[in-house]
Amino acid sequence: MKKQVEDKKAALLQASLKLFTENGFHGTSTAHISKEAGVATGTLFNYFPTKEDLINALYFDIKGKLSRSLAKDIQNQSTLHDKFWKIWYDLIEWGLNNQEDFHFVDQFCSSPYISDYTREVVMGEYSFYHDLVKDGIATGEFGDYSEGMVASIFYQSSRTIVDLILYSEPQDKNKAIEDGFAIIWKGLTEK
Amino acid sequence: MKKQVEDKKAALLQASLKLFTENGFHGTSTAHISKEAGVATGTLFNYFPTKEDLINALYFDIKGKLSRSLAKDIQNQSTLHDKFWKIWYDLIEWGLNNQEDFHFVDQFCSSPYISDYTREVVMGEYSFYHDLVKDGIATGEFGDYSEGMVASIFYQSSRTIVDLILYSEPQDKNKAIEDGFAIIWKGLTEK
DNA sequence: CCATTTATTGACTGATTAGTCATTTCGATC
DNA sequence: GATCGAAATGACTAATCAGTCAATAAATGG
Repeated sequence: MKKQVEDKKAALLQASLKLFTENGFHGTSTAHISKEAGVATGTLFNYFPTKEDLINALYFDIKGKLSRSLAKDIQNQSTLHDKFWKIWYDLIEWGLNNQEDFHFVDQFCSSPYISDYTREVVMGEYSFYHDLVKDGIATGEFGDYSEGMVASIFYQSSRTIVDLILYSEPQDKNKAIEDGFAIIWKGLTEK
Repeated sequence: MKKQVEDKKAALLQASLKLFTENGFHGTSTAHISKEAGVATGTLFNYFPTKEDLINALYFDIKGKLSRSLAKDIQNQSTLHDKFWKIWYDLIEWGLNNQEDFHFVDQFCSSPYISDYTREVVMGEYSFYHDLVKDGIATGEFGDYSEGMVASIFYQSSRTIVDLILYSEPQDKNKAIEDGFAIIWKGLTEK
């Protein structure tokens, strides 16, 4: 009866994702999650002993999926420019195609209910990104900006573009992605 | 007895700000707010008929204070570069010196409990900023980037720098502010 | 100092909360 | 089809929730 187990666990995660992003952590009751997932209130606690375990599992799953999707095929890109362009494009496409995941990360990335342990494990999955940033600084391509500066500006700007496309100008999607990258890449690399 | 009134109202707003940013909207009970403010539970509802009125008042006050602080003396700056530099610097200094306000805006800028009316009124206070962006585009200084693109990238990047200084490298504060501006300004203006 | 208004109080309410647990249902194996 | 362990259930609990309101206190004006 493995199949059933996965079904209900996945349904609970999906319901939580929807309700947490809509109403926040405290704004979502476990009863509501159970109902949305189509299971009894007690069943939720068979899979996730506490409400916090649920939000940690979501954070772990979503950030993990994203990191694997970003890391894939990166080594096939020859130049640093192409690698960062691929990450930029994939980040934004992921945000646009997985809006619930995107908004969940936005809302809960600094939530006190995500444990330090979850955060550390997830952080480790992004070392490939930080290594790329370090490379760019070591080769002089990124001037003398600090690693944190480059990593944060690049990542946060990609999220800005997703919001921009979602809420302001969905018609110019590709131009917005390209313009955004042009701005940030120019800023980071031009002397 | 006007004095007393202002005292308690201000105390309630201050307590709400602290608790909302720490524990979220639903994570903060009205009883907890009253206690923190040093008033009875009933008193809270004399000033703010509902919990949502409280968060709307906070949003209105904080964003209003910020807009007035940013708009001040902008016309004394002669070039577009200097105007944007002043806004950049003031935004970041405001974030660093008013961390609770900063995190409140971060957390609740897209909260469903902030009414459309509050949002509209507040938005109107930032027209000076959007006019500056329009100027830069009209004069060709910002290339052919869209207004939304320039306004969002600039504003969000300033917030990124605040986070960076607060959580990564507080020692290099001024370099971080200057480097961040250099990156964004180069990206926006260089052809 | 009285009268009237206005601000403050906290016990109270009905609804809702996260989490429990005794019971029932299910699915596999013989 | 009998047996057994795991999975699912929902009524239940003690705590907490936003908001009310009748009673009290304080301030104001005459």
